Amino acid sequence: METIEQFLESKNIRVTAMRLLIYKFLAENQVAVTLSDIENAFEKADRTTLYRTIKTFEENDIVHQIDDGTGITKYALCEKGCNCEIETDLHLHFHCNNCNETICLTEHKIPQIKVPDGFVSENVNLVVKGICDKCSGQ
Amino acid sequence: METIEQFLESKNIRVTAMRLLIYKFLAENQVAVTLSDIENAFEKADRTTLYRTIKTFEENDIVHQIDDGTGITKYALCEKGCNCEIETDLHLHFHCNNCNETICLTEHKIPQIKVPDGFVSENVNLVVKGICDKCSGQ
DNA sequence: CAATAAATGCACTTCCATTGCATAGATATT
DNA sequence: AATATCTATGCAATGGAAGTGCATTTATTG
Repeated sequence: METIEQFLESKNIRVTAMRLLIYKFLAENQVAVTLSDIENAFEKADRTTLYRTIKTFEENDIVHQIDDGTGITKYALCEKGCNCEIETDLHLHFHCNNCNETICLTEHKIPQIKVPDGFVSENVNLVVKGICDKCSGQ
Repeated sequence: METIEQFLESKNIRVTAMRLLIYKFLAENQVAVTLSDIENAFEKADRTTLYRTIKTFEENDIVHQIDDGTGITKYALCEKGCNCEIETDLHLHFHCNNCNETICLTEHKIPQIKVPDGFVSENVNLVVKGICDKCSGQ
């Protein structure tokens, strides 16, 4: 079992205390978080550092962006089954209109999207909005 | 054949010169436009007016928002087959990574998206990115 | 024509994303 | 181990887009 340090290094990301903390924060959160969420969790750290850390994670394919239509970019750790680096990857995300959380449904299979002749599909972003399992169960 | 004036009135939108111009601009553009696009087209008009006009159009269901993942809200006239007011409506939009245009593929049918147990789907936003027919034909 | 209501324009605010530059910290080189 | 070099971090500032309050103009109604 590899440590977080080893994992980051395997992705060509230098290990720093800050990066370890942010990685752990992302790992603890099943939901996609905004930069502000991270900012609130690490009040001592500068916003720019958090921003650039996320960018670094993104460039090295351990984090992906989620655009759930709220207008605020969210981020989540890539999990197995989430092959962001593959262009044809289909991101399925669910945004709960009740609790406002956005979660990745990576394990959920989606039918192939066909586009009209002449169009070349490189990337598909699918956001379903509604009520999540936690909120609907109440 | 009803005029634009009659159409707007049928949607409970008061007819003004500005609104007619903006409506015509949207009708001329097959692609989804940003507020800045409209702003550039009507430099004499105030941005707030354009903003509120679009909001009015939106509230009266003749324009719908498109979130194509560029982070900037885009707008397009609803066409027949685009039933925005129906919650289960599926918006399919195509964003060209080459010419940066976003178009509505309203006539294009999409398979039903199923969500896991416990989740309630109210709205689906699907954005396909790639190369559009115009750009791929070159 | 006067009274009322809606639309427009101006100024301002807020929020998020992003960048430049200086400094602190880590890594490599001698 | 000391120094040079490169990266990460922090601070300050900018820019873009969305949104709001208020005054003024324009349209509608009695």
